[in-house]
Amino acid sequence: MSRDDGVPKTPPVRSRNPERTRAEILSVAVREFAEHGFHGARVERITKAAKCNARMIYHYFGGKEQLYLAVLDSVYAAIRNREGQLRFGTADPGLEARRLVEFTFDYFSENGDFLKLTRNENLLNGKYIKRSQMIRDMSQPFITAIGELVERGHASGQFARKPDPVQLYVTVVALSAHHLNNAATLGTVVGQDLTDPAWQAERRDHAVEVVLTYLGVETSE
Amino acid sequence: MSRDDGVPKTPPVRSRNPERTRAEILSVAVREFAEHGFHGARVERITKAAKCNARMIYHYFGGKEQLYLAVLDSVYAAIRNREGQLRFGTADPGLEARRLVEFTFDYFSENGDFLKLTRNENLLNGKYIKRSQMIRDMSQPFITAIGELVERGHASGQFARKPDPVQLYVTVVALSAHHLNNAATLGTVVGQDLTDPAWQAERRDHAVEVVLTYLGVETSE
DNA sequence: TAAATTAGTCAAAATATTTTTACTTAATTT
DNA sequence: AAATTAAGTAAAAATATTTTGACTAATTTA
Repeated sequence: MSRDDGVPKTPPVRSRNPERTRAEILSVAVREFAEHGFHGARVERITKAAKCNARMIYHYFGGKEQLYLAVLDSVYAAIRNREGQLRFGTADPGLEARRLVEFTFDYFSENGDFLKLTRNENLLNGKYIKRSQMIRDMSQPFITAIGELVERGHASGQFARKPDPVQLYVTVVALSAHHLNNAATLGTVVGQDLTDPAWQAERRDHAVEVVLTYLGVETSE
Repeated sequence: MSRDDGVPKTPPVRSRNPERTRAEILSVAVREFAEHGFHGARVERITKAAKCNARMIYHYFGGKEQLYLAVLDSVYAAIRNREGQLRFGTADPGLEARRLVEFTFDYFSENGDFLKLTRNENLLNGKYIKRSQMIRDMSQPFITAIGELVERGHASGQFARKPDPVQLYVTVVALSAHHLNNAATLGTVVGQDLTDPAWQAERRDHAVEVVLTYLGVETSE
């Protein structure tokens, strides 16, 4: 048998890669905080999934709180970035209104972590989002764009109503998000599986119809 | 001066009142779980607010989890009870549709803990609500009543559309709840205070208008 | 290439949180 | 009114969770 008294087991050869490690921690943390919320999230689970040591979280981010903050910033940057690509102002207002609903609906549907993170952040009363000036600034343009869309649609006579842009935006988001945010409780209450893709497809049509009907836009039959 | 060496300080005279203590713990726990969620809730804070000892939670409920379960059941029983008082089926369908939106909107607005608790329960993926057969059973009748309302409204020609009752219900709830559930993040994004009563009054009108317009009911101007 | 820096490991300390044990006494029952 | 039961207290044990200290080695820089 081999003897290696005094000699501790060979330390595994580690490749060093700061960017990769940092990015990996952040990406894993998005999932962990989305899935369990701030209080439910476990530092240990993050390190295991990121195949690194707890010490690294303190090394790269400073602690659990700061990591959470970095996570928030990163997901808001992602959605605002995609919204920016919509480039409203050129096409038919009725079509653009439809695109607004469809984009919002699909983004939430495809990027589940975003809603889960905001749901938790609201549980915390916005404790952390309030600290982020960046998020505030990034969001301004989109609301403005919706205001201009309403303006154009109404001026052209295509929209029967001229709602407050913020109310319209909140409605679009509500119709696109509530069934995802509350799939578990609502699903139990109505006795249906709201996570079923078929259910969600039906929901999408419904959301579009509600918004376009409200605006008074002809929904092509 | 009085001497009482060896004698530990006089234990305060306690009145005993099982019902009151149990009820007090439950009521305080509703607030605590609503405010902080399951993981964020602290047994110690509950005992302090209920002016009792941690031991009592184990005595009356069995533990933190069982207490949370009791809290869930109690708030669902409360809302289903109030809904039952709506007694649909007698008045004008257009008016009843309006009453449905207004009731839902107002209930959420006035009973903040309900939405906060469901928000957290959804964060936990419905782990606990799924265990409660009672909640499932209580909810059935209300969905049925909405189905009948749609049926009547459509048959009488008053509703232009005949939407799926579940979709309609989810929409009503979404329009009534989303701005409350997400006041912190949405408020930051749109740069307005969604908790302001004036804002919420505007929201109420908007929600009613969206739903009635969708149904094709004349909204009296 | 020697020195400095930074990525990374391991284990334990510090903290926070829930749960239980052991006990006291008020209320209820026999 | 003695015996029993249940409400209540205090304190500490058990557990869970985050954070830090002390160290090792890979990479970069002078």
